[in-house]
Amino acid sequence: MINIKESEKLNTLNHSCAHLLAQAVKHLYPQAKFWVGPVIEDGFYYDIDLGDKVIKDEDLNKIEKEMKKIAKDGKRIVRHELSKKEALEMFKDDEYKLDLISRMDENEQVISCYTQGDFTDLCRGPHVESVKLLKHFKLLKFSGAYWKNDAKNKMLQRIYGVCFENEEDLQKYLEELEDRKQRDHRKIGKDQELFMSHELVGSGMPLWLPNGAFIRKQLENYIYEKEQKMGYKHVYTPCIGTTNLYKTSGHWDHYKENMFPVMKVDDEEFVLRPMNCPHHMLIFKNKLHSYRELPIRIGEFATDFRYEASGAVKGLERVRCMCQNDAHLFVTPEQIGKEFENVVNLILDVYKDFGITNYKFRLSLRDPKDKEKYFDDDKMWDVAESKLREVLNNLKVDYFEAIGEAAFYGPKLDVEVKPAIGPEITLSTCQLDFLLPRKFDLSYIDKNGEKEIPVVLHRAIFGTFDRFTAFLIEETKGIFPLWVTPVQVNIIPVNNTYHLEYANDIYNLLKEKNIRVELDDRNEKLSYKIRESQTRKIPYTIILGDKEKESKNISYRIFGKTETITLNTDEFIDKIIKSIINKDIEYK
RNA sequence: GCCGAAGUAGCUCAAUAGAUAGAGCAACUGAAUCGUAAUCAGUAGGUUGUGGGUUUGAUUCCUACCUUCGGCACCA
Repeated sequence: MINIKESEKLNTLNHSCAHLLAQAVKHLYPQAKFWVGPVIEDGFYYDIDLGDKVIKDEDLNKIEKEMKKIAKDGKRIVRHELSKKEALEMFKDDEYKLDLISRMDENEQVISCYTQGDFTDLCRGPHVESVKLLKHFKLLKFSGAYWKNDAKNKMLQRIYGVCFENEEDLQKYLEELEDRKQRDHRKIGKDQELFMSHELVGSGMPLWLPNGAFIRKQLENYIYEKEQKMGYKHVYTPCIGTTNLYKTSGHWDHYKENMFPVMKVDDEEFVLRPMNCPHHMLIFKNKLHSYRELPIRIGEFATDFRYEASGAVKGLERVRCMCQNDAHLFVTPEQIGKEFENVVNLILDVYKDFGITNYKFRLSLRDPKDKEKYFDDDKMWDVAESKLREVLNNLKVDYFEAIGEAAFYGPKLDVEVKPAIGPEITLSTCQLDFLLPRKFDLSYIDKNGEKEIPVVLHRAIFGTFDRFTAFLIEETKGIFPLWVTPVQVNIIPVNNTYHLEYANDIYNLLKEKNIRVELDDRNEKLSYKIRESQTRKIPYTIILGDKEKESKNISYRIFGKTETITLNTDEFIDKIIKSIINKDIEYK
């Protein structure tokens, strides 16, 4: 664990390294103008306007070399302070710095700069005393990045790097990067034949291979059973709807750009559905409901289509055809708290079953200033947001608040996780919605015989099966829990002539107990088959030879371990079945 | 969508300063029957992502598109 003091030290180092990067860039490309160079979770970056120059792979090496050279010269890093007026004068030819200075707080009359040799940059600091202390750094990647994070602005060039106190830490970090590549779900998905894609099918349209499909089916069965126990009613609805359906819901205005284009048939217009809320609203509306029936929980494993930007598509994580673990809960205003709590508890429960511990709860709120995106009803938002906050506080779960992350119709709780490569993604979500019930004119009859508008909770525990599978692959490194994995036991007879019959007996015995077992009866060496059994990450490999045949036992080894355990067959079966029922995370 | 990179056998990769491509693994055939991570030999496998152009000749150069990768933006 890194303590706060050490992490501050590391931040200072990285921030100073960002300045070193800028100085080196300025040496090599004098036309360079600099925007900002902040420290991020992994290292730092700097956003730079290089005019017509475009950074290439080989430039990164050149810049890094120049950085080393400057660092070796060992200039001191000196802080000095200017008045706002002086600063405006000093940077009068630099529109980026002028922009920064002009946006500074009115009260902030003193502006600090840091100078190292021939390079001065506007900065609050702190910095290390000398560039000499910057030794163990590496530039990692570069890309375009919109000025002020706004796609309407011009694109600057961003260079990423990391800096550490010693070489060992740097090497450790680089190894970790390599490690992350190894557990990337796209790599494991290929290696273990979980899913594939084909350009003829289209970008973001994965094909689930038998192994991947098996895992997904396990997830479906698992959550279906849980939802049924909690009183959910599951439905099937079409993957296509009229555009009027989405105009009614309001999704059309917000998301038509990200839907597959309209299909015209006779006089009607259809789209592939991007979400299932409207269908479920209409199912609720199918008959008159009493307050006694509420909450009504409509669930569906629903395939949706979204035309995700080409640059956003990624493995199973961000796709254009996905299957949501969706449900809409129709509740009275008094039931919001309890139902929301049930959903949070279900999420916690599921994550525990899968051994997922690295996640963060995010309370996603509206940006009150953004009247365009968010439905304009301050009172509704205040009620909704404080309701969610209240439940989270009562449950005593850790969460953070994020302004501007809400859906257009309401605030939500999102569960954020970090994939092997790339930025954080949302796995589970639970959204509070006062709006759609109004748009669809939903109602129930309350105690007094009056019509009331229900409140809707949208929720997806796995999010989409696609994305959850992607995350599960990366969390487990492809070593799936016993109850999930497609093949649980692999039987290898030492010798096909003498041991195959006994191996077959054991195979049939396990098969009868619904254990997912394979028998490897190829004419190959034992060590060859064991190797393959290990690379396929099969949890248990049973080896049967003379010893086992005579004693009527089995010998097995557990994935990832080398020792051999000999056991009575019934004991082995009991053990495995128990482990499956318990949903053990590790193989024992 | 934007900035940048890449696409060669099922997989991982090599090669060519422009003269139609090789290896390992996998597959197939045969031999070996071998007790805990790769037995040996042989066979087959490619319109070098797709279309267009330059050229006597293009996998290599140009161009458009498709797909993938690293970021940015987006994410109901």
